[in-house]
Formats: sequence, structure tokens, C-alpha cells
Amino acid sequence: MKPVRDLPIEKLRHSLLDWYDAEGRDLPWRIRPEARAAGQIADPYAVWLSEIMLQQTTVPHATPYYFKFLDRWPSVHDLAAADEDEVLAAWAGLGYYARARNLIACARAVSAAGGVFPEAEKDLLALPGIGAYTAAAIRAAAFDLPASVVDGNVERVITRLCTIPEPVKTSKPEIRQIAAEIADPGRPGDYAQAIMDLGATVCTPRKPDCAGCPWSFACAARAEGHPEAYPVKAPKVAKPHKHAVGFAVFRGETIWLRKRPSRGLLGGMLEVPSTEWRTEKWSLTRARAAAPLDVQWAKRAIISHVFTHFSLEMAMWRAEAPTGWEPDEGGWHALGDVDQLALPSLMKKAVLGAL
DNA sequence: GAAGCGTGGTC
DNA sequence: TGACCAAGCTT
Repeated sequence: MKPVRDLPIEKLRHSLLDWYDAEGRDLPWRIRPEARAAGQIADPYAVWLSEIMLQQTTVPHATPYYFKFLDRWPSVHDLAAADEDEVLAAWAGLGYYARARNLIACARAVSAAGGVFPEAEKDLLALPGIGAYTAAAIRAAAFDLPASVVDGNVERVITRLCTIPEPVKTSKPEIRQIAAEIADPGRPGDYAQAIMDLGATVCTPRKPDCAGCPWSFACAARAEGHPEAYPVKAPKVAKPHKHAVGFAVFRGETIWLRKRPSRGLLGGMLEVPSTEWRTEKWSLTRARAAAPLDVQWAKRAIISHVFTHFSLEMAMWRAEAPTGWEPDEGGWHALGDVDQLALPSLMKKAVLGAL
């Protein structure tokens, strides 16, 4: 790791906080500086909930889920007592479903310990679903305790400020060191939100607003004239394209769905039965042989879906269940309930596409 | 420590 | 329109 750069720490802190006091966003889970200064205290449960939902997720996507969860489970005890399938159903559509499983596990651990979220970083890190970023964010936003948050926004801001020439994967320790050095121990909560807001609204991936940036005076990438060159991108690997045939079996106004294994892709969520997901296409003959029922299938929509590490094309076939036939696993679900079920987006598209 | 893990919006 | 992107964690 290179030696710490000669940065105008105090000036950076002050200009960022001045900017945040005037320009910072007002988000549902956030306490604005004037409210914090007036003694308003954050609800650690609400802060934690928002941070888990916001992991790799945009504010507009997460916000309705945040309100839905707070309304339905107002306290950590309520969430801890909830049925796991109901929580997964409420999470459906938000993605990264391990977060929901960890959310329940974390709520139960905190509830069992009296319902009080820990303040110490090591205690926060010991909870399921809480890593380095989230532990720091909870310390800062919920408890106003010293912490250095390093998320994608902060990584972008720091790599530009210091023109760090390697991909983030390589330079992460250096980024953390610089971020921690600048972090303001006087107003930790406001500072953490300020630096993330800076990345989200000013130091954006494309077309950053350097003219409106409180750190432009010190920014090396700005001086170079090409702030968008940072962070340096790692070469990306092509994602495979997979094929499957999905089997929608209806009985009147119900459809056969089953639960996926509790770990792994879409873990614990509902699915329509399907062939293996593989890179080779499926012939009609092979797909028919792999079907859960030997009936006359009708072809319906072809569903395209993109996951993090592969894309999938699922041809939907449908059939009416023969009288007396029952699935060996899973069960019948009313079509009118599709929005209340633990259906990931792919499977919701599959069900609707098979109609 | 590299790989696995979703989704929807944007340009 | 396909590539890129968004407040990461776990194994």
C-alpha cells in the first residue's frame, strides 16, 4: 500500500459538511443535521432495515419495501416473530434473497438479546447479513458514533479524489485507509451520509457535476480533466446464456408451485417446475421427457431474464392437471395471489407468461 | 479470495 | 438495446 497522501483533511471535512447541510437529501430513514442537532435519535431497527435493503439496490427500488416492512413489522421483535415465508413473500422482487433470510436470522438474534442493536463494530459484524459497510453505516447513522463507511459511492469519490490507478478490488485497502482518515469524528452520522450523498448526486458514475462539488478544489481526477476514468474498471467476464423449459401446471384458477432449496439461487423462494438450466438449447423431445407430467403441453411465452452471472431464456409450456393427479412436492396457489407469494421476479414473469 | 448471488432503471 | 450500474455479504 502506498503511503497516505497529503490531503487537506480539515478543509475536506468542512466543505463536505457545509455542502451536506445545504444540499443533502432527505431520505425516509435519515435524520437531517438540524434534527440531529436538536437531539432527535434514529431508530436503530429502521436504520438497519434500510441498510440491508439498500445493499446493491437503488433508493427508488428499496423505498416502498422499507415502508411496507416498517408498517407490517414495526419493531425488531415483530420481525423476529414473523413467519419466514411471509417475510420472503414481502421481500419478493427486491432480489438477493439471502438478504431476507439473513434479515430474519439477525432480527431473531437481536430480539433474543433484548431487542437492542449493538453499538460495537465487532458485535455488529457478528450478526448475519452485516458486513464492514453495514456495520459502519449503523454505527454512524443510528448511533452517531465514529465510523468510516466505504460503499460503492465512497469508492468512486476516493478513487477520483486521489486518482487511484488500479481497480477497486485491488485498491480497497488503500481506499479504506484514505476514507477513514478523512472521516469526521465530530459529526460521524452526518459525515457518513454526506460522503455517500456526494457520490450518489454529484460524483456520479457518468457526467459528474464537478462544478457543484465541494471537493473539486482537491480532486486529482478533476485536475486531470477526466473524472469518469475513475474508478478504473476491471476487465469483465462474459456471462453465459442458459436455456430452460418451464412447466406451468394449472388446475382451474390455481397453479402448481414448489419451494426452491433454502440456499443458493433464489433460495427459499417459490418456483414453477422446469428442466435443468443449461447452456444448450432444449429440443422438444428432450423437454417433453424432462416434464413432470406426460400430457399435451401448449407453448406460451418465452421469458428472458438476466441474473448477476448468467442470463436465462425460459420457454413456458402449460397444461391443465389431469383429474386426480397431485404433485409430489409443493402445492396449488391461487393465481389471484401472485403478488402476495414468495415469487422472485423471474418466476412471476413465468407464471404470468404461461397464462 | 474468487465466485455466487437479483432486479429494474438508464442511456 | 445491450451494457452498465446501485448504500455488499457470504462461503
